[in-house]
Amino acid sequence: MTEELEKLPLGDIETLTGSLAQRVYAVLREAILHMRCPPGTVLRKGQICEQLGVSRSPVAEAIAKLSAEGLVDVVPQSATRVSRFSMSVIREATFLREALELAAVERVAQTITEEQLVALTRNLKLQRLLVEDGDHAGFFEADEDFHNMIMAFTGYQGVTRTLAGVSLQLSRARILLLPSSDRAQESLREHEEVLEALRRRDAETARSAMRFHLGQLISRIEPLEHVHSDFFVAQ
Amino acid sequence: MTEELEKLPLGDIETLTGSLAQRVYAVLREAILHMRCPPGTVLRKGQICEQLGVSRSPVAEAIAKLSAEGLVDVVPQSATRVSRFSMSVIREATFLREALELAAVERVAQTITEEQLVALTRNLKLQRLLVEDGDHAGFFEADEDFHNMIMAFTGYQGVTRTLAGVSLQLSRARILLLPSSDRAQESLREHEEVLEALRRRDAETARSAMRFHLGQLISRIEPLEHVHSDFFVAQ
DNA sequence: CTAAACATACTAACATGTTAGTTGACACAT
DNA sequence: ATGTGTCAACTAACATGTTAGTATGTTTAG
Repeated sequence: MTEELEKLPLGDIETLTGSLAQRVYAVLREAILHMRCPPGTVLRKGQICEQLGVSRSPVAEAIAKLSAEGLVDVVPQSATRVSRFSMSVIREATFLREALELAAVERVAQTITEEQLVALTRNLKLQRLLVEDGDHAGFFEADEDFHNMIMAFTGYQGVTRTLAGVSLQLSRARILLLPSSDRAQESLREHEEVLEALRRRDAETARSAMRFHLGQLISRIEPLEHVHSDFFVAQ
Repeated sequence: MTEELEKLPLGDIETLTGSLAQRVYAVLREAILHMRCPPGTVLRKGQICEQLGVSRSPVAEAIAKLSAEGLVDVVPQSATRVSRFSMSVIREATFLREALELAAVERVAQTITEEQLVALTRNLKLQRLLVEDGDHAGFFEADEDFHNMIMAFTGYQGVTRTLAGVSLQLSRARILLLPSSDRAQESLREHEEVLEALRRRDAETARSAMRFHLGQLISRIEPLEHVHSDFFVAQ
C-alpha cells in the first residue's frame, strides 16, 4: 500500500489580497463552490496549513466562517467535511432567493434609469452571443451578472451580498447543471421578458416574469438528487 | 487621575453551553443587542479574555463572527468597536425584512392549519393583555414571537434564522424605541388584521396588511438619527 | 465467533508566545 | 502657533505549544 498523500485542489494564496485568514477563506470557498472539493471531502487543518504555508490560526478562522455559511460541517474534536447538499436546504434557499429577487425587481421597475436599461440590454446582447457560440460557462456568468445587476439597481449595496449568502448552496448545485445546459435558449428568452417589463416600468409583470424564470431552476435541480446521490445527504 | 478600569457589562459565561467560542460570542452579542455596550464602545481582546477567564483564541473567533454580522467594526492591527447605526444599512435591512416577511405571509396564507391559527390567536390574546398592563418589554417579545411564528409556519427551518441575521441591526435599533412605546395599541390592531386575512386564507390581503404594518417601523426609526446622533455614523 | 473494553493515534479546541502594523504623544523645525 | 517627523506603547494578527475529545483497531471475555 503506497501512502497516497492526496493534495487538495486549492488555488494559490499568493494572488490574493487581504489578511491571511481572508485569503485562506477565499481559496477554500472557491474550491468548494466550484466542486473541486466535492461534498464529503475531508478537510484537515494540518494539511491545509502545510499546503498553503500558513499556521493554524488563519485556517481556523476561515473554517469557522465557512461553517457559519453551511459550506462545511465541523464534527467537534474530530473532522471537518465539505457539506453535502440537502434538498430541504435547497428548497429553502429557493424560497429566500425568490423572495429577494421578486422584491428587487418590483422596486427596480419603479426606479430604473435609462442608463440601467442600456446596461441590461447590453448584457442580454452578450447572452445571445454566448448562446449562439454554445459557450455554457460564459452564459452561466452572464446570467449571474444579469441577476446581480438588478439587485444592484435597488440601490442597496448589501442586498446583492445577502442574496449571495442566502443562495450559496443554490449556486453550488447549479454547477452540476452546467454540462446539460440546453436550457440557455429558454433562459435567455425569460430574461428578455423581464427586461421588457422593466422597460415599460411594469412592476407586476416584471415580478411574474421573474417568478416564472426562477421557478424553472428548482425543477431542474430536483432530479439531481438521484443522479448525484453521493453528493446529497441521506434522507 | 485614578486609573479607571471600566469593566464591560458582560453576562456570565458559565450559564451557557457549547464551545467556549460560542459562549463568548453569545455573551458579546447579547450585550451589544441590548445596548449595554452602546455603539462606539471599544472592545479589547485582552480585557475580554481577562474578564471572562478565557484565552484569546475563542475571543478571536467570536469577534470574527460578530464582524461578519456587522455588529462590530475591526480596525486592523488597532481596535475593535461596537458598530454604530447607519441609516442606509437600516433602510437596507428594512427592505430585506419586508421581502422575506411578505413572501412568508403569502405562502403561509395558502398552507396554514387550524392548530397554527389557534397558536397565533393565543399569541394575540397575550399581546392584548400585555398592552392593557402597559408591559412594553413583554409586548416587544410577544410581537417578535408573532412574526417568528409566521416565519416558522413556512415550514422552512432556516428562514427564521436568516431573517434574524438580516434584521439584526433593525432589532438593535428597535430597542431604542422601547421607552416611547405608545404604538403597541396600533401595532396590535395591525397584527389582528394580518391574522384575520390568514383566517380567510387571503394571501393578497395578508400581504398588504403585513406590508402596511412593517412600513410603520422605519418611519419611527428615522427620527432617532437626530435624537441619538452619537449612535449613528457621521453621514 | 461475537461483542465489549481498552489502548492508541489523530483531530479540533484552547492557551500562549511572537510579530508587525497603527495610533497618539512629544519634540523639533518652520 | 502650527505642521511634521520620530518614537514608544498598544493592539490585532499570526505562529506554535498543549489539552481533551473522538474514532478506530486490537485484544480479550463471553
